Amino acid sequence: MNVLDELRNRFRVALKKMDSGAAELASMVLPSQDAKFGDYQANCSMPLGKRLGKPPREVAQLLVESLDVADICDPCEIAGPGFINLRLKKTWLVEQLHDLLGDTDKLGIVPTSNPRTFVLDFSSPNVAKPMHVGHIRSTVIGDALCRVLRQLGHKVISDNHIGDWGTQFGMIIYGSKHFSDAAKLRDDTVGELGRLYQRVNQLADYHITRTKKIPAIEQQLLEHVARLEEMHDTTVLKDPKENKKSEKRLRQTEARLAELRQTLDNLRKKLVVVDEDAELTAQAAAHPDISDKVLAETAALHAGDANNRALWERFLPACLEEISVTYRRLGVTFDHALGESFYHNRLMGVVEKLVGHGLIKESDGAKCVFLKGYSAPFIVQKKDGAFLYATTDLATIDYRCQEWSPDAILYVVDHRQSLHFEQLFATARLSGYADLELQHISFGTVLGEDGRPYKTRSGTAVGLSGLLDEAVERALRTVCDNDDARDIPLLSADERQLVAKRIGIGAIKYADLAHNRTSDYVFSYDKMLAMNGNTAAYMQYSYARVRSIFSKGGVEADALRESGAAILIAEPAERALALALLQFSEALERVASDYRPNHLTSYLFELASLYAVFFENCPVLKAASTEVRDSRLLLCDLTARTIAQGLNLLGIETVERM
RNA sequence: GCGCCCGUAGCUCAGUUGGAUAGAGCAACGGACUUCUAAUCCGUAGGUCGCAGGUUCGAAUCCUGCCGGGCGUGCCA
Repeated sequence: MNVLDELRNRFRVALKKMDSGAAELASMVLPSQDAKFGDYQANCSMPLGKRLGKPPREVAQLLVESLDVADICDPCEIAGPGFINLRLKKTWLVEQLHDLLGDTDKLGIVPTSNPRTFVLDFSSPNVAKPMHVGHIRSTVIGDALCRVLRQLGHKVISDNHIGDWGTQFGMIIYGSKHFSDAAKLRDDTVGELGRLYQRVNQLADYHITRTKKIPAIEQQLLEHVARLEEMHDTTVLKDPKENKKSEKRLRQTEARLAELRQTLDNLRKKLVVVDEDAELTAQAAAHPDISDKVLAETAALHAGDANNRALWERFLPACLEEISVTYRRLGVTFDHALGESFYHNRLMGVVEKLVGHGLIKESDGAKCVFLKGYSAPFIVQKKDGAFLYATTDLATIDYRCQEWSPDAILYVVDHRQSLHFEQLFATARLSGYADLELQHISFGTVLGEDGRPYKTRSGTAVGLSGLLDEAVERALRTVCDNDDARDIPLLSADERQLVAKRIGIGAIKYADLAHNRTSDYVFSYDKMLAMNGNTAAYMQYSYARVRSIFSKGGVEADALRESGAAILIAEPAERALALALLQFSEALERVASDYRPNHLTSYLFELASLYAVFFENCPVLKAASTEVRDSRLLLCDLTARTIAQGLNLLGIETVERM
């Protein structure tokens, strides 16, 4: 039962009676923000009053009179300018909870009346290149949305659009031809390919840093210094407004200058690493044009060179295996992983199709789609004939539509690519996909505690597996400390490992999901692993605490449910908990309606908080009577299952004891 | 220059799409373990929702203009 939907349905009927066009105002029935205003509130009297030209309180009165909710709610109250406050009847609340008890895995989640087919495009790592912190959000948010939409009854096809056809692959091909150890490549392909990528990348970066990056930065530095001097000379303007502006520019230039110096410093340090290593220095000297060669290898692969193609086929499985290790740790799966290479021979067709629609214009030798409202064109073929990711993305839409006929395709990709997606979607619509929902599920950057994008000290991206290691390691320390502090430790060594793993991985996922995806967020082990507040560890602890009541009391939850024991609600804490338990499906609806998993974490945190109040105020095993004890056990059981299922939908596992 | 996003407690963040007195967690202060996991809970204090206008019964939320920040911006992805 979705209470909110039910109430809205009742209001819709009443609203229609009052004004034929007013049915849509039913959406103004919402959960109350404050318990003193009841459980739900209807805010529609004010707009309706305006519509009918009557005072809102009078309209509210009429609405209440024609409203049929007597079976669900206590008599409605009208408050303030015309709010209608609704409080669920205790008997009805209890009835609904009993329905939940029988509904073991769904917990009151009603399948949507409008099932849709979604394609979810998320994670999208590059092969041959280790996954890093930047992949967390896409992977975790995408996976959570996938699970929630499925739970609500939608058909979801997850597709990992892997980068398996780009320059990184050219790097390992080049590496295998020049730096490879045949025995290692045979015995430990994954490890050796990782080493090759790293080496080639390092050498290429060395030359580029030396010949391009550093001179460019030095040039910029000079320009900024010159500009600063010029500014100092001209800041004595009379106009205060102009003065302010130039002061601002001065500050910005100074800040930029400091940043440039820092960058330059880091770049020089990178050079030193190579210069101080004899083997690296020799290799750098032996491969001065390594970047061009890598591009040539990539181009040869694309052109169908038999040798490179064979290497690609030989190496790809190992690369995919490497990636899947991370997915196994994260517990993330995909229905498909059709990478860029899959679309390789469909790209020409994309351009031809666009030409057929009359959308292509040539500009400076490149084939472009010029879109209304955008100054930059959407380029689908470069002047040298090569295709771009715009082309691949269009081919992917074609394929997905042919194969799966989705109602919607969601791309879980960071916000910096929003322009690309706007143009992609606009182009797709012009080329025949007017009814398809195309959504960029964008998200912000993961920042370090300094507020800058989260990087290692040397300025490279933080590796994902190391990140997971550290979270698990920290969790293990806490688990051990706490368990050792007990009179009798609760956990075996194996169990401690398992608990640490679930807490550590859960912490990273939860921290990510609990933030509104559109904003940047600060990555902090201490915060995400905290036992207080809206964290995975707190939720997992809440779950374990509930479960321990069952083990302590020797109660088997399934047997209790089947025993026909009744839920009785007397204490305010019991009522508040009961109401929250009934609202699980509303939380999931909120997640689905704008693709924001943080609505579910908020709900779970609130549920756990209400349970904590219940736990403090309502003894369970030591309740005054068996009836109350059984009733409270049933509430505990529902709480445990709701938390577990909620976390499960976020891709987070629970433990029975911790 | 143009485009998109952001600015909420000392810090990290929510805020159900325009609803009632703006909420959490951390940090600070004060309480609660012979009682189901104290890895916890309860209480106190903390706000010009960047600033100024506007829209209306009602604005953190919508519109305009400023201030401050991030990102993007024709042949990478």
